[in-house]
Amino acid sequence: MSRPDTPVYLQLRDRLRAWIEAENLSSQHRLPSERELAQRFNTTRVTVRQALAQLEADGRIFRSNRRGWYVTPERLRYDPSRDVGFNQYVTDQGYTPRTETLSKQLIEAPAWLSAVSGLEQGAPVYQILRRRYVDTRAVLVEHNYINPAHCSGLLSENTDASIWALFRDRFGLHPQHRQLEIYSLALKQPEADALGVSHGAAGLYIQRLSHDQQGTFLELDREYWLHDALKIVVNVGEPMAP
Amino acid sequence: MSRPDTPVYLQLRDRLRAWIEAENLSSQHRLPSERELAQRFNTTRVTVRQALAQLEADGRIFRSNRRGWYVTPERLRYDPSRDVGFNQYVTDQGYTPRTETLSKQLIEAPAWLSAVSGLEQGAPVYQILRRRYVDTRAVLVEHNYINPAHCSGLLSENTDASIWALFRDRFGLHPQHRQLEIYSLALKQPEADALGVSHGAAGLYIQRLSHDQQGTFLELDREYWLHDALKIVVNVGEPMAP
DNA sequence: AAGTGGTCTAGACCACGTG
DNA sequence: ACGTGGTCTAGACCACTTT
Repeated sequence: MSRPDTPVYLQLRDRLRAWIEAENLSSQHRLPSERELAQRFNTTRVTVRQALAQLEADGRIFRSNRRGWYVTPERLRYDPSRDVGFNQYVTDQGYTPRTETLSKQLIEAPAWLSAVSGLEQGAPVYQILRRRYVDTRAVLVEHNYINPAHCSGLLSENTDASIWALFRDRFGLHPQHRQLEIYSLALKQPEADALGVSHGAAGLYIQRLSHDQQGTFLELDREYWLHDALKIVVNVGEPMAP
Repeated sequence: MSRPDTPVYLQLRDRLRAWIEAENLSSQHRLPSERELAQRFNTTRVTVRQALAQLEADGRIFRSNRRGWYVTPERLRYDPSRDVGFNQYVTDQGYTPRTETLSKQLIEAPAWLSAVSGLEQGAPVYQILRRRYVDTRAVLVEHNYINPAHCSGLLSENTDASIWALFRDRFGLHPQHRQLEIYSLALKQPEADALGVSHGAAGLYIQRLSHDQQGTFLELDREYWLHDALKIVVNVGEPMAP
């Protein structure tokens, strides 16, 4: 089927992929150790790790630091343009969400935030840092920067649930305009550590900038996701006629 | 500054990154060869390649098959929700676009297309396969599936420019609803080969499903991008008040 | 023909997670 | 204490690109 000169690591990748698809079912299943795979396929760990890196890049397996390689769960479908919270997405798709608020404080708007938000530099801004889980796997860290003008006292609320729900129900705020930025990157020190992956692991960055109907800055949200944890689904334009 | 036990490949990554940022500006600049870097930093090619892979994952350098490593150009900003063609995006941002139509034909809708589009299985569909460049670098391959009901004769037109412009100007078609799907993946055989990268290179997948105001399927677009070539920017909701 | 990245071997020691 | 992945060495040959 495949040419005889196919590199060993690609053959191994394909055999592992087939094995995962055939044998296996449940996510979070652990693969044999690298040494065992090397022995079983009569090659070295370097080559085994090339094959594993391919499957990792494709989002089929992920590594848990010095514990082993595991089969990746299904991607979470996620629409960053909608006013629906993370917890509800996860629950609707049959998983168990969890959110940890890592820190929340009032800061002075740094220059970069001023540039994108229109706030004056040094103006007070709520900063909230959260880590979110699907089942037991940490899949994203999130930095929220919020204009306190319209939601004074927000930091006293419970921020482990949806901030948008707080906006809506507690403060009567309704973002009218949003700009999304999405691109892939390598996760750096703080985010990688918070997600329990190594520096340079593949990630997906989502930034959401929200204003109200008067054009006043409401919130900037910067999310760092594991690259294999989500599939973005966005609906734009008029809804279809019934 | 950094702890003395920082791995060699991370030190090397940081030194290379600093060197790229300081010394160098122009994209497409070639790095020293792996062997030369190994010698200069008194280490081995394996370690050098770990450092290079980190910079590649971060989108700062890319490899050209057996020619060397090069500094990545700036990301193209791209809004897949707007009726603006690729060529115009590229031109507006100061680059030179190029599009090659690799194939175009009339096919029968396969089962998977029927499932997402609502077309009957086996119904006639135009299929267009294109490769697109920013300057001299191939950055994406694109599969278009188009409902011929409203644009008969499309395959006789020049498809190296914008298909949406053809929809609008030649056929009077205006997509009213679109669903976008975006996620990262590893590029597989046909797409990787078409882009001149190796199997398993990191990519970004964008799918765009368009209907007209009656809910009739117009077009399905599946784009496979090099992961470092673009930054998605989407505006949703009401535009800001002036 | 020379140089490059692509692939691969056969080891080694270390840091960390788990029993 | 043991097994795991994380890091690293010092080579080798090959396929391909460029000169």
